[in-house]
Amino acid sequence: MARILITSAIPYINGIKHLGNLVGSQLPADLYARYCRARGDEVMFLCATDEHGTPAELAAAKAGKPVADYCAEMHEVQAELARGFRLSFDHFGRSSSPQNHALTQYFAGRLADNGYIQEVTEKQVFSKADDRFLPDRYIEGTCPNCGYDKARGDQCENCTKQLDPTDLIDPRSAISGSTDLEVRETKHLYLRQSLLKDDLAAWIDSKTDWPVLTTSIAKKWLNDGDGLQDRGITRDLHWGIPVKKGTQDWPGMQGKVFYVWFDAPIEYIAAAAEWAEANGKTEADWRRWWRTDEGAADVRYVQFMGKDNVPFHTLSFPATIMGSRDAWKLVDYIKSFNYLNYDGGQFSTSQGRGVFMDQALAILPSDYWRWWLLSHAPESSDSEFTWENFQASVNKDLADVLGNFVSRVTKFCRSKFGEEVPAGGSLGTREQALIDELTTRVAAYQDHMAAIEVRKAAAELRAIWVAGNEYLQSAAPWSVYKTDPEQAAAIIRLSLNLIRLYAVLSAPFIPDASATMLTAMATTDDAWPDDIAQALTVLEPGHGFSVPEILFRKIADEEREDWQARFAGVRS
RNA sequence: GGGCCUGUAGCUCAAUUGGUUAGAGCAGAGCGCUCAUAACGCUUUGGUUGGGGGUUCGAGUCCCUCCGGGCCUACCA
Repeated sequence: MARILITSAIPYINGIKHLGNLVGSQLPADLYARYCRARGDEVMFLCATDEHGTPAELAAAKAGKPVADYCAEMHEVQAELARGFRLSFDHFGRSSSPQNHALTQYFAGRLADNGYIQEVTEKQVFSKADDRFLPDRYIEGTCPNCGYDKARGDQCENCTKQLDPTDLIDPRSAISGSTDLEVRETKHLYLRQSLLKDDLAAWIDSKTDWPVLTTSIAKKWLNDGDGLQDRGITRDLHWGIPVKKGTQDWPGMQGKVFYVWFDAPIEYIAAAAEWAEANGKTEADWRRWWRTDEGAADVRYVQFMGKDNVPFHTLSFPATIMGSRDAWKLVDYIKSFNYLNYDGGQFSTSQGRGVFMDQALAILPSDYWRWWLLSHAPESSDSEFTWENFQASVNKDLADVLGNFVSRVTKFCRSKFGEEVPAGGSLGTREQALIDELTTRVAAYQDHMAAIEVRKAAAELRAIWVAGNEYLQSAAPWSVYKTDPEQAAAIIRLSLNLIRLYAVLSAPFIPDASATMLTAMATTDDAWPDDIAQALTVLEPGHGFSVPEILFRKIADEEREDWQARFAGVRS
């Protein structure tokens, strides 16, 4: 039995995520986790909320709440939405947890002991009115290059020129608008990841099976310009993990916290510790997932993320682990995704453009979204959500191909044989051909799932559903019944078993519908079909079943138009 | 500016890494079926693989160039 550690990029705390965020990390991670579990692997699937940083403080201030309270509330909101989408985390943690505090401080101490931390005194812009140092992009002013008056301190969005905050004419705080700014000296810790450049390069070069998207981004950062740059891992903020060297105070760093991108990946580890605490497990129970010297040597670790997260997962976090010189588990495979766009443009959190997780669930059950999003996952390039495409896919794939198959089989049986699996008849060459085709297709499906080729897996699963309709059409039990009821019984017995098979195979994509199908078939046998012929005999003659409610309803044109209009504009 | 990705049927995507006649789904057309959510099945129309040039016995795939789309460029996360 393989042991698979799976993490999804942890969503930021400052609001509800949109479908683009969902399909880029959490949803495919869940698909893979469910598949691995179904195949009998031992799975640890972890996620969390990413709670530190300036945007969290500002969002809390805007909501008029203490930042700790705000994060606690938003964590619960996101956890509830995750449950709504049936994301099967073993634990959904918080980067602000005590476990992450301790681990982050521990890593910093180890890195310092091993010579990978450098103290750097630098100058940063301080806003007296806001009582905080301002990140570059939180400073606005007039661009010295093109005169655009809303240029940010890191880059002018109008002329795309890269800027330094001190370049701006008439700089002001983007938070308060205050012009009472001054440059102050402040000391920060830098992670000397440049010292690990060769180790990182060799490690990445060894990952020949990774998606191009992942390795090309990593190599770009490794080799661009002067090569991998050292990175500041502390900030002058109130909300965050206090800078400490292990459990010791760090002289000169009082009042500072670690940079969110330093502590966020460490939360992957801390989430396992949180899982242990929440489930009455021991320290050793979680460390056997993360320490190769404490039982994790046989663990395969797979990460899921959008492409914007790749540099941190291929360079900074591995540098943190390598620099600790501890036996922490490095990632084995990084599955990265492009962006999902919305109807001709981008999803926009600030403009409320597109569909957000809470709105999606208010419109339709999660399976509808899971199916569309996963079968259109932006693997090879950015992809686009349109309501027309969503409507067509849901109606055709889910309602017509799968849902109607369940409906026609169960209703035909009920009317001719009653609500139990009929006896009699025997399997012939047509049935054997179906079994052969399914055997081939299920093998292909498994290959795609193992390779985390999400769209290909979805296409193969759909073809497996179609095979049932093809079989039924050619076997035509409604005709056979007139002359040979026993043979019609054999056809329907096989078809009822197909429903159970489909429930098992489809569960990673559409868990609720799969559960409904199993319930209708009155079985709890959801064993993965290693032998298709055998799997199609599980429901034996005399076994009772029920006709389920419509599995998937169709989306009407009027609804689609209504939603189209509702989500084009500003989120109310 | 630099780098990376991308462009294949009306739409969404494949094509075993250079190898027969470029394939699926949806949409369109025709036929069949009547168990079923007006569902299902079969057949079928549709391509100068963005344009041009080159390498090769052979190019969707490799090289050059032009055009279009996207992403990243290190203090948002």
